[in-house]
Amino acid sequence: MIEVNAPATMSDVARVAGVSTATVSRVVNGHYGVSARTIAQVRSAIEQLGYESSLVATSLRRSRTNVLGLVTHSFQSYTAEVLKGAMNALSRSGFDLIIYANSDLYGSYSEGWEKRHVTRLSGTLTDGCIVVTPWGEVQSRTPIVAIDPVRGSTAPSVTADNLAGATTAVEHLLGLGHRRIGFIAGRSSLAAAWSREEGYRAALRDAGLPIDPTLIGEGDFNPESAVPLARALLQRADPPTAIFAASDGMALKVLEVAAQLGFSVPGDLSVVGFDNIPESALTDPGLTTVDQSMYHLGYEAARMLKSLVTGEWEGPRQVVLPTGLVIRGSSAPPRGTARG
Amino acid sequence: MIEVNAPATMSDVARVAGVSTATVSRVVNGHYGVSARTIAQVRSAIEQLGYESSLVATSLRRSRTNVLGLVTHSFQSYTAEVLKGAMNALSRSGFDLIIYANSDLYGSYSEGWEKRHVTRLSGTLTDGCIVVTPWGEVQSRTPIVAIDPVRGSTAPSVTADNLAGATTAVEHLLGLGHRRIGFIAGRSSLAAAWSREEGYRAALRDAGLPIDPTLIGEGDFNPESAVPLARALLQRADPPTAIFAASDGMALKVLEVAAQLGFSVPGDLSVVGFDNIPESALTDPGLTTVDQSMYHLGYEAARMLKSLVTGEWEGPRQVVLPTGLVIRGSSAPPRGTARG
DNA sequence: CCTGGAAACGTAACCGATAACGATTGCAGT
DNA sequence: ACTGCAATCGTTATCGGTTACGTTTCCAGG
Repeated sequence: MIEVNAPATMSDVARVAGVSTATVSRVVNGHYGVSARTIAQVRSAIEQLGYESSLVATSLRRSRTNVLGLVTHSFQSYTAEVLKGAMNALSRSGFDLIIYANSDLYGSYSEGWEKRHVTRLSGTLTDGCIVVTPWGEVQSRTPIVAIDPVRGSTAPSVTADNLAGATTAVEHLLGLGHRRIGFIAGRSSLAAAWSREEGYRAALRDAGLPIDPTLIGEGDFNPESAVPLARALLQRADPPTAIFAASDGMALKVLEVAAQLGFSVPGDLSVVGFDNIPESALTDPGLTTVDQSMYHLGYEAARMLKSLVTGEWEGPRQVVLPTGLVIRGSSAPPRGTARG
Repeated sequence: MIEVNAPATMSDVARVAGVSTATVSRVVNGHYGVSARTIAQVRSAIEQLGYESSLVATSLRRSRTNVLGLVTHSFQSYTAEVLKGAMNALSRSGFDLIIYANSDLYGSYSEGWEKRHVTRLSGTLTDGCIVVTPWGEVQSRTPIVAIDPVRGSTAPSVTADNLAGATTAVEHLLGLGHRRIGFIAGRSSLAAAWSREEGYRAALRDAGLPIDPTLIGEGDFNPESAVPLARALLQRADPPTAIFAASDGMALKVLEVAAQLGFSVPGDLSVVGFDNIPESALTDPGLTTVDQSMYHLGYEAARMLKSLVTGEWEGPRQVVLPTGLVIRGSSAPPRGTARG
């Protein structure tokens, strides 16, 4: 009587086929040294029992598992884009992808969460990991590629050209005639946030304008963090005529706050974001923003990690992808500006 | 000399602490029978080596792993919502979540992909799995919860009240005065798609209207599949005055096609979708749609799976969540209708 | 018929952790 | 000092595979 309740193991197959587990393994993995007749028997037994090799057992024994890991601390809409890109980069490459998320620290901050997750996986399950927007430096025996790494990291990473993107965005506002431009920053430990703030400062500096620290709010990429900051900026006696937010999520919150406070966009206030998430194209007015394709970041990260694992990576270990300015309705010349 | 390149194993810790691996295991898992002094030694060794237990080895040996799996064949924007819901349901529950995606069959159809994935995981790695929009019936030794299951399945599942939602949507259009209402269906093997079509038919039937099969297009939930169908419906000599699409993704494509063909919405054509994805709130005009919170589907599925695993599930094994009609700008009375 | 060697297959160690079980230690009671 | 029982800790089998290595089979060549 065949046990239907428990999943078939390799020794089940071996027993049914009348061979040893070693032979079954050889058949499954296509190794040399098995007669055609035996192969047929084993395949038949596999078919009959519906056998599938256990990912865990295989991973434990093998050095290479052909599984890549992706670790993220939360699922935002951009996370789905990263996943799509990574999946497509891995399509038909022989590598599978595992996304691991520890629910015990979901959403909340926890020192070194990436390291803990990566270590748990990399010992055996995965050949390497992609870490999305880490909070700290991560090390591992197996290769790691960071998307939006921490500042100063020399580890392999993929990131957008945040400096150039932010500079272009602020230059766009300056070109429209804005002179008082607020900035809402991202998590300062991330290189991306730092570069975007640098771009903001650089554009003002190059235009010969002073940098007013009171116009800079310390956000953390969490959309909600922008709400009090935007409110503070707009309720000043001398509110800025434009606000540049370090992420679209925060910029969308700026739009909400502006509407609540009776500011019309772009009449009273221009708003520019960074990321170009899908929602930004669909607001009214549309959000002017810097396009960084999370899809491509995920794609490149996966491509790079795969090559690092197989040891055939040739390119630079720190990839910077170009950005583009997407001009929509949320940015316009400040009120009272004479057209040239 | 300490080996820094390889990850520390339990026997490394045991060696440094001068105890056996069994004792280390007892310390790690908080079992009874270890002296305070030994615990301190072991903890110190763990700290020193940066040891993290291997998920794989633990999974292989233990019967319970406290890891739940989620299997999906592609990552759409709604997938991120499901993941968010599942993560929050598992928050601080002691269960972790692993999403497994096989790159070899990503995006493309493959008979029994869910079964293959689930079997690979459920033997050892996971205590149970959530399967998102399966293409076929899935069985496993460990519990499985399907989100939007196949038709006729009696396995545990979570789904929205698709029948009532679709009926309400079409009644809304009928109430506005529409009489020729096109429908773009979803993948017919899914219970969700079938129920939505049933709702469409039921609403027409109850209104005493005939059902015109030529007004029904066979889509498959893939947004692109709606493009030729919408084009066909709108290029007829007698196009419908309204189109109800079985998903927002397809409905948004209908909006695009309508714009291309010079139809104004809602002037020439009303469009209603199903799902209420974020993008639907932000189009111009906004998409009238049936709200089914993928977040809640993910949340309930995870909650149910967790309880099934721990054996404390009390409720029904087939959960149906209510839907709500969200009326936005894309639906209005047909042109030439006299207001009451 | 005998030998050699390659092909085919089995045996067993092993990956890292867990847990049943056995062995040792320490201390109270006599 | 000796016994007895906990408390503590080590030994070992085991999870499901993989693979180095050893053994058997089989056929060609002498």
